Amino acid sequence: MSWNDERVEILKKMWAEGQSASQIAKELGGVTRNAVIGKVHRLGLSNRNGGGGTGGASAATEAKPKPAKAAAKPAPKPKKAAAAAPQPKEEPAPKPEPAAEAAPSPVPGSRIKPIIPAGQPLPPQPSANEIDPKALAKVSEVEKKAKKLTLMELTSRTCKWPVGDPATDDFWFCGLPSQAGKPYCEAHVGVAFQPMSSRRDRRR
DNA sequence: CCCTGATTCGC
DNA sequence: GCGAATCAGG
Repeated sequence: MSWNDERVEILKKMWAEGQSASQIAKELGGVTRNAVIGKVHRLGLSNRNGGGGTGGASAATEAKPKPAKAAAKPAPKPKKAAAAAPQPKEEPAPKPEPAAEAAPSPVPGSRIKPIIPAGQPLPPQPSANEIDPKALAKVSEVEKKAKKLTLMELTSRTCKWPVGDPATDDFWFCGLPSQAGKPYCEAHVGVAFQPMSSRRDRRR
């Protein structure tokens, strides 16, 4: 399989839409995700703009100054200067109310065409700290749509958060998908990882 | 362990 | 130019 003009176009389109390399490879067929990524790089599109951060993975390391070997290059890149939404640090202002919707990211010169795969919209700015109230609420919410798996139904990527009383008949595991190699889903990770709270300074 | 993209390097 | 192998983060 070679890179036809058509295939390249599909690649561009899907990449711009935020599809993952593996998905693109699957769609195209005959190529692996490595091939797709390689082609993407060769084409010069490395980063995707558009704001639709489809969870998953974002660029690992941002600031990556290339070891510019070209000394003389007066020609500036005619790249579009897309001004991303400013992301100031969260202010200390108490705001228990979650943001309603993600702000659209208009791309200048390009029609906005965010293909959002069905699913839950990921909060663009997941608040880092602040656990107890929020996390617990999240957990409660999550538990409502938990799959209620039994112990045997747990797999490698199901949330293994126990819910209920083991002594009761009303006991089950969350079972929601947990992709990131964590034993729990996102919500439960939040509560499972209570940094340090009530812990008496025993020693010292 | 699953996923993601990034980079390298022989072809 | 191509992409598998490898690297690196989540």
